[in-house]
Amino acid sequence: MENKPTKTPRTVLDRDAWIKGAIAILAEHGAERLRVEVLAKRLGVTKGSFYWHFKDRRDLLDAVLEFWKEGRIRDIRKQTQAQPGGEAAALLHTIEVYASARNRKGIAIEAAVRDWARRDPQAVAVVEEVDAERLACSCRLFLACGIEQEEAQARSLLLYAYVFGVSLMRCGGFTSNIESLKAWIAERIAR
Amino acid sequence: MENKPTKTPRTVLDRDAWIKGAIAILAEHGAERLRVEVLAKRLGVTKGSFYWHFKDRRDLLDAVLEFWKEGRIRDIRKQTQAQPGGEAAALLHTIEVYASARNRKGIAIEAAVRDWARRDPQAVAVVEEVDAERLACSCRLFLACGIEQEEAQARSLLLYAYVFGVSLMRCGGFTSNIESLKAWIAERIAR
DNA sequence: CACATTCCATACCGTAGCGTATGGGAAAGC
DNA sequence: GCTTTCCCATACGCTACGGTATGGAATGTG
Repeated sequence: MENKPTKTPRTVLDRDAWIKGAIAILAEHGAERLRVEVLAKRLGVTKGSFYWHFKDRRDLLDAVLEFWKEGRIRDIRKQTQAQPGGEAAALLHTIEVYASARNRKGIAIEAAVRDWARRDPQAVAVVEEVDAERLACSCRLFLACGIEQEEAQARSLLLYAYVFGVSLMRCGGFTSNIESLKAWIAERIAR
Repeated sequence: MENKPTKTPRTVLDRDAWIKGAIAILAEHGAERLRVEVLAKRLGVTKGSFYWHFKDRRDLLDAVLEFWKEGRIRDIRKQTQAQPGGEAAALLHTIEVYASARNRKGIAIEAAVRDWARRDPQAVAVVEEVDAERLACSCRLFLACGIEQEEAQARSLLLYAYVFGVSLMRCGGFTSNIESLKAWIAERIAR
């Protein structure tokens, strides 16, 4: 008479599963509302599990930052590697990728981490590292395009400030041809 | 023997005092951590007072959004009004004001509201209104400089995306001459 | 089979915070 | 002086959440 047809085979998680779940919540609700018990419930376990894998909530947050940092540095290096002669195209491609609305999840995480960095020193440090790497990568491309040092730095800063800024703006009702505006801007930054 | 030398004369607040206090906390800790009891303690009263002036926490949040919106719209109209012929200077001035690090408090509030808008529909609506007004104001300036419609729109978008983006970035270790980079960028956007 | 290890559930405590109910003091109106 | 109105204090219940203590089931190991 026992009726245990599909007895859930006891969920077993590792540290990485917790971190990835945490990043999902981070993207949706921000670091402030990344709570241990809520995350546990979403993963189908209780917090008894959590405190086996992590010392405390802070331990998870640090792991999330580290995970994000390494992913972003890997990604920017991949996006900005160019064939000789293809540097200008790589720049446009980078702008396109980072400012694109189809990168929704990534943008949400990015925004959450940057907001997080407004109060958390650890997050500040990570954001600084990522920003430095990104600026260096695109600066390299500008230099390869024959642009001199200082202008290359300025364009790099403009590039990232723009892509992050545009992801914050709500310019829905501004114009109908938003895409052609963005194309004009990309040209203005890259060339 | 009674020792009540400077008996505090019973603090009395109005709605505006609560809103301004709320905005201070908003700038420091974000909307998420804007709590009724914490705010009350900072204002030297208890929440018994709060619930006399406001229906609930949401009522306060809406009032904060409304207050912020009106202030921002007044400000952008003031910043972008120019003498005939002085439109280009007004543009540079606008960039300077909004991207300047000495506008710390305002930038913090701006960032907090934009982060807030990632989850709250009311905040989204307010940010959209403010952004629309700002884009319209600077677009007007570009048009007055003799730039055609579509390019004026694109430059306006670039302008605000840049100033908001740069306020998010941590480019401390990027270069020593950050100010000259920003000057180059301002020129690139405005001319 | 006996035992240790791994991973998670349960129960519990302490704190922060929202909202309400109620009372009380001060100032204004009569 | 008495009452009304305004504004705030106090006390309470409730929920969410962080962290700990402890037990228990599953799996590996001899």
